[in-house]
Amino acid sequence: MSTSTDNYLKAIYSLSNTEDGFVTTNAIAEKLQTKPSSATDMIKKLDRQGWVAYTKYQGVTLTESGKKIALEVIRRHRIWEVFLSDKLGFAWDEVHDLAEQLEHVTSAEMISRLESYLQYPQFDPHGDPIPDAIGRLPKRPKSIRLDAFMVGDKVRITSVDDSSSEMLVYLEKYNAVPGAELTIKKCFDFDNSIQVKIKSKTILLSSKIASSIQAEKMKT
Amino acid sequence: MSTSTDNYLKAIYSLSNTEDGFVTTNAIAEKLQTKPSSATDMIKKLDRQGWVAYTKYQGVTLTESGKKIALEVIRRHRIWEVFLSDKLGFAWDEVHDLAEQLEHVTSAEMISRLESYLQYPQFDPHGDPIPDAIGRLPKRPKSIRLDAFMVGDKVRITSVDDSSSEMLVYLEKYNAVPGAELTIKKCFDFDNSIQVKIKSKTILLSSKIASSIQAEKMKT
DNA sequence: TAGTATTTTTAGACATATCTAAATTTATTT
DNA sequence: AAATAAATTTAGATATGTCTAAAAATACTA
Repeated sequence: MSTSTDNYLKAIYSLSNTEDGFVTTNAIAEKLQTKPSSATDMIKKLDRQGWVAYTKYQGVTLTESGKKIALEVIRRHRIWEVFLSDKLGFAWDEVHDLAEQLEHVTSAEMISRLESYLQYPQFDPHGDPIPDAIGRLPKRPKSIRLDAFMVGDKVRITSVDDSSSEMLVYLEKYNAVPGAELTIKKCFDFDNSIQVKIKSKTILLSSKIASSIQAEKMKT
Repeated sequence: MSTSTDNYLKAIYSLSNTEDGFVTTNAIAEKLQTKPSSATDMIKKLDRQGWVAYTKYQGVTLTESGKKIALEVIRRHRIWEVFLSDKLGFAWDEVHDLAEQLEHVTSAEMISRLESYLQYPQFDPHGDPIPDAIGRLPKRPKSIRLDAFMVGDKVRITSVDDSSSEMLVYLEKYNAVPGAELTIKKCFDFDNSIQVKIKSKTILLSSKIASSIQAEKMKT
């Protein structure tokens, strides 16, 4: 189990929400900032080791054991994120990169103790669910992308995509964090941007941002 | 800067207390549980990169920059040890191996915050000094090996060698931890073992153990 | 000091993970 | 359906860090 293996399985897991369940070589390569040829090499290795099922020119799916490993890596990553945020006071745009390194320290015992020390957090600072020791994800209010709501809807943010720390800084400035409540004011069809009201301030969210935020509809 | 580089520089630093200051290839290989030929290869690379000065068949010494790196690794290692012990409740024989992995996460900012969170500890759980952010080691009472004292001396343990967790378990059982006070009762010349009184219990320490404990003489 | 033993280095090989460039397969057009 | 475009794979190379076996240098000893 190498760092590289960890990263590939985690990437494949997070890209698995496709129609057929297959994840393409290019998607993996892009996610991991590497070349498609490198991804192919690695995928073949993961296949031989039983972590993924690979069909040439079609893509990969995680096996049960591969999924288990991916969830362990994600668990470690998110628990470390909570630690860095809650205990060391890092801003939420800073925790991802550090957790990216800490997640490769593989001691189930240490992670369990850390989880207990943090009082069993269920979600990381971006609102992503933390798998428990046997890979179960906590239930979360049914959420959809912010750009899928209708004008007039009152919603509560459940999570935001953590892949761009620049965007996180921007979002925090407007208090667009998990738990925040907002109202959809307008939808602009020409560029899919939306106008929302949050804490009495009205701001414009680009299509890219709106699709990076997940929220639940509030009972009115 | 790889994990391997970290480990070699750390090993060389800890082996540098020789007469001439040179550390031999074999010593490094043994410390890192690898083969002398591997150590030679790596040493040549470290030399090319400017971390050590290498003379064939003689050994290596750390350069100033190499020493700086080594102290950074040691700093990270020991601060993590304190965290694992103080905050996560790991026993002192368990922290070394975990810190061995955590020490390779290289973020000066994170370590500084962790240090602050732990309230600036000066020594790790085994009594070893923690370098500050610019590599300065805290002053420590003048300590010598336990087997160098005389019968009748009252001494206080300052540190114990942390390389064998089995020994640490044994020592903890008899409260032979940093800070503990004891009296040298007898010295057996035939095997260099010593008898000491600690917390009203008299125990026998083998030569190996006695030489793994550092202590300071107490004013009587 | 010559001979033996030990330490250290070299030569050549291997595994991991990556890359570039070229070949192949699949998808899309016209 | 043929031609073109895009995605994917292969072939061959590179860098890192390790190993075994053999050669070279140093240290010990008789």
